[in-house]
Amino acid sequence: MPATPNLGLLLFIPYRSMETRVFAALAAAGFDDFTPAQARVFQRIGPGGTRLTDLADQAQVTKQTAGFLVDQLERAGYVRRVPDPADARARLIQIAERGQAAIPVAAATVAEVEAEWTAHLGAKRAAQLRGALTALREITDPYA
Amino acid sequence: MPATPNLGLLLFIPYRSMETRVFAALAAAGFDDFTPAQARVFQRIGPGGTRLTDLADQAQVTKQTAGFLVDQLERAGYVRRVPDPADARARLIQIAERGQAAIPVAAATVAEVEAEWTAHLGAKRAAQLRGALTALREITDPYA
DNA sequence: CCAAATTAGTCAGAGCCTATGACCAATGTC
DNA sequence: GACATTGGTCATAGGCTCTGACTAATTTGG
Repeated sequence: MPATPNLGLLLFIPYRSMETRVFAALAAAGFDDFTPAQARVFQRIGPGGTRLTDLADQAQVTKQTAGFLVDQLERAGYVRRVPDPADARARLIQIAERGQAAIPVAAATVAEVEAEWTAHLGAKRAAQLRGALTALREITDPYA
Repeated sequence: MPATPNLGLLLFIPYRSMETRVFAALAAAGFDDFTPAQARVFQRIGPGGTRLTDLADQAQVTKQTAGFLVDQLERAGYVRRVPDPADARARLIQIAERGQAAIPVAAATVAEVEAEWTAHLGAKRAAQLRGALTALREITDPYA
C-alpha cells in the first residue's frame, strides 16, 4: 500500500463499513431483501414521490437501471408507483409502508455508527468531517 | 432528500466522483479495459507482490471474486502471477509493465481532483478531511 | 393548430461483478 | 505420518448496469 492512500480509497473504506453495518441491521430486522443498489435509488425518493428519471439522474445510473431497481423495490413492497398528476407519461415513485418501516432501522444503525466514529475522532473532528464532506458535495454531486 | 444526509451518502458522493474522473482519464490514455472492481484489487498489491488470499481479504471480497478479477488483469497485461518462493501452494500477484504504466495516469488524475477539492475547501479543511479519514480507517479497515 | 423535437418510461439483450459450494494440492501440527 | 488448515481453482447462479430500440405523452416553432 502507498504511504498516503488516495482520497478515493480513504472515502471508500468508511463508506463500505457503514454500508455493511446498515445492511446487516436491516437483514436482522427482517428486511433481508434490501440491497445497496436499491438503497442508492431509494434514498433519493422525495417526500411526495419522485419520478424515475429524476431518481436515475440523482443516483447517477441509467433510467433502465433505475427502473430495474424500482421494479424490485416495488415487488418487495418498499415503494409504490402512482400516476404523476402533472404528466400522464410519468409516474411518481413513493415510499410504501414497508419502506417506511425500514427507515428507522437504517437510521438507528447510521446513528450508532456515526456515534462510534465521533467517539473515535472526537466531536470537533467529526463535525469538521461532516462539514468538509457537505461542502465537497457542492462540487461532486450534480444534483445537490 | 433528508436535511442532513447520512455520512454514508456523504462519503459515497465524492468517492463516486473521484472514481469517474480517474477511469475517464485512464480510458482516454488507452487503458480502456480497466474497471473499478479490478482497481479495488489492483490497489492492494504490495511492492513485492501479494497473494490472492491477501488481496481478497484486504479488498473485502471472496477469493473467488479476487481470482476472477486477477484473471482479467492478467489477461490485459496489468499484473502477472509468479510462484511464491515461501509456499508452493501460493503465487504472488505482481504489477506488470502495463500496470506500472497506468499508475502515473491514475495518480495524476487523483492529484488533479484533490487539487480541485483543496481549492474548494481551503488547504486547512482539506488537510482536516484527510486526517479525519485516515483516523477513521483505523476502525473501519480491518486490514489497515 | 399541427408537425417536429423532446421527454418519461419500458423491453430486449449483453456483459460485468460477486457469492456459495465443492474440490485439489501443499503446509503445519502433534 | 494422520489430520486439520490454508492457497487457490472450477462450476454455477444471481445481481447490477449498460446500449440500443421502441411507445406514448408533452412541448415547441411556425
